[in-house]
Amino acid sequence: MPEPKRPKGPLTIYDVASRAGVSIASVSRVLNSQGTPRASTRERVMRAVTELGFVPDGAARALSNGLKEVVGVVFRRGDETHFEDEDESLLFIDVINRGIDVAAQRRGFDVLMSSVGFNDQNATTRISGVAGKADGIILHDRMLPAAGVTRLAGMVPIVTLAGTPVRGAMNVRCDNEAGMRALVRHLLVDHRYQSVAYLSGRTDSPDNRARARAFELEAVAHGAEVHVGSSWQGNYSAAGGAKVIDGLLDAGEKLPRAIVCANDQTALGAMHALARRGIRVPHDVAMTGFDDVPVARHLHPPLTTVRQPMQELGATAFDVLYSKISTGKGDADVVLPVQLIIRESCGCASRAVRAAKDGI
Amino acid sequence: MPEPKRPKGPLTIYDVASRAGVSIASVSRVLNSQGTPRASTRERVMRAVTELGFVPDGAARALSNGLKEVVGVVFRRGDETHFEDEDESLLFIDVINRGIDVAAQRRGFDVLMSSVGFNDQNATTRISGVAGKADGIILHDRMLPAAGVTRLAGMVPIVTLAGTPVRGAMNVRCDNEAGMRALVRHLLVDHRYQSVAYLSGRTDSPDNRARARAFELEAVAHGAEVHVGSSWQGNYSAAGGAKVIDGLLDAGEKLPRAIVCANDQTALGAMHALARRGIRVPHDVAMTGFDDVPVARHLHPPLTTVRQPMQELGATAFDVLYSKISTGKGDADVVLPVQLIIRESCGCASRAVRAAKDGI
DNA sequence: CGCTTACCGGTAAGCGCTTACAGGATTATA
DNA sequence: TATAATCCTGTAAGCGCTTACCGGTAAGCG
Repeated sequence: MPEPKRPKGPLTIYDVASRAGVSIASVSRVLNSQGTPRASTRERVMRAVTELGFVPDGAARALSNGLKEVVGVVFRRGDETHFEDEDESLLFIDVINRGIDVAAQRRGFDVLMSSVGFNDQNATTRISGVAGKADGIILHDRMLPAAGVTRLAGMVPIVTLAGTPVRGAMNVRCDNEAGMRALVRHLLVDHRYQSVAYLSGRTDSPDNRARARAFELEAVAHGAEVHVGSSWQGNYSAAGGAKVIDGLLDAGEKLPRAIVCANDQTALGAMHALARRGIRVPHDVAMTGFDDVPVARHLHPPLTTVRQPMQELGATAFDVLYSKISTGKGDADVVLPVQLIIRESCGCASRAVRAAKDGI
Repeated sequence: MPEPKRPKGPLTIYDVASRAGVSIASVSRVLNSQGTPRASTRERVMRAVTELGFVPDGAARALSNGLKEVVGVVFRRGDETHFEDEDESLLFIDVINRGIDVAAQRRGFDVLMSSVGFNDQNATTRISGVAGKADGIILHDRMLPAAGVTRLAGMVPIVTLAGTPVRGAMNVRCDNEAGMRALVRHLLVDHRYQSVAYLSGRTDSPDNRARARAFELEAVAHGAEVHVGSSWQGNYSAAGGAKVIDGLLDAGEKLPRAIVCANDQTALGAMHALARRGIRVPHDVAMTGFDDVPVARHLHPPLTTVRQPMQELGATAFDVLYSKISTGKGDADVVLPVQLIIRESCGCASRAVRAAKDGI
């Protein structure tokens, strides 16, 4: 069959030009809608382009006009150590990334993703690699120590997510404090629970630190008995949450009336552990999460949590970065509001539950 | 504070060269470990690089040596119409993408993601854009009609996922037939159910067509009463699955003993709909999925399904593409094996359930 | 100690595309 | 019909990096 002959590697703008009988400049102009090419010229170029199936080379384009139209996104991924439930811990990140992607599309940008293993030593190398291929990068939480971020920020516009603002880089995060305060108030005031614990996330996470601090402040302010400390130290993962519960129970500890988890994943694991021991949520122990990942509403019971506008978080990160890339200026620290989502794991009865009770 | 002066835009290799007192060629050689630079030269370059915080420009590099070290991945995303459960339908794609990402890292490639709206008219434009920025692209199912794929394949190496092989492009998919046969056999032979239905996915999906065909063949071969057809037409989404069940029940139809869903999402939605009507799974109706997305095991009851090696699917897609990019040759169609995962929604009792029974 | 053989490192030529600049063609004006 | 004003279009100069090629220096040998 008549394969269109392709003599030397991929086509270039020269091939199109000679096929259309015009100069490369004209081809470029038609392709980019610059200037006012004559109708006939325009048409000949377009025809040549479609006949040849020409796709302009992004690298050359980028090199020439100094814009790659690519944002890099770097995040952590679980390594070989792969707990069953861990799959889902990616959800949080994935949703944010989706937000970035959507916002990027609006500007004609594409998203270059790069995950870094948890114990990957040369995270810096990988990040630099991405930085070189993008106009700017978005770093998820805990990707790089502050100094590293600042250094890199000298070369490429950087937006960090959900951490503490770092000199040189811009930052986008959620209002952890307000969310945690609302959550604790609901537990202590609305439900009148007397004792609460904070099942912590990784200690090196600014998000976790902010939540822990807000938790303690608010709980103490309401005069509750608060449980915190090393025996309540999780790591944001379901496995971590389960381990804490198992450890406490094995040690014969009495659980508090309510457990506030650092994130939904942790709550998921903790609830599994509780279920294995026959402890009922929320009847025996109330449980709450943070993030409102999509599965949260499918847990049993549905998880009361604080919703972070994750997609918006990503979109905002891109927008901030874009403004920096195109105008040179960008907000140094933007804080997005969160929302308390009351389901059943805190002890509130859902419509469905009430209906069942009424019915029988 | 002494900000390192950055006179004109970002640094280039020239800045590094002059700072180190060597030529740009030497800088390049050191950075790429080419040739055998003298130790002193190497060291001076390295020092200049770190002092300046230099990150080489990916576009220039790509243009120069004809390799971008980027694979494009294009997939569909739900549009504005955003059903609650739909969040999770992304899981399947996300896991595959993770596989691509991991495989890509091994070769020093990064992944350029681009999602396309379901009713996006200029999908072709978007895909071309990605193609121009990558060395090759991976297309998820149902991204482009066959002709479009073939045409694009003339310009860029392409791997399609989970569809039917297309001329010019390479393809990677799972063994739908074998999985469906095993599933149906389990339902009809092991459980001795007499009637089964296939709750279909989108009709334009080759995967769905393959599953539907295998389902019918096998079910008929075992003499079961099979329910298929327009009233069983879903669309791969949870909402779609729920709508089919609701429609059937509203019409007063009697459900078959077992329902085989086109994918896990559909099963999730169908199970919700059933639960709302007080119909018990698997006691009244057995239910199965396909894919084994991570949530499948957390459903109530845990979902019996067919596991596609999703991560491996992605990794294989990359490997095939990589081989095409680097050697010019690649397998035209690779088929990966699937695995029947028996949980409880089919009527099998789990260990936990059995234990509970024994205990009480 | 002079000449060959190695080795390094610098110079310069692109990679494919955009765009300032200038020249040729076209149309308007007298 | 000559001349000026307008448009288009082509030429060529980079964008930042890699690398072939070649000259210079140091080391090896008789």
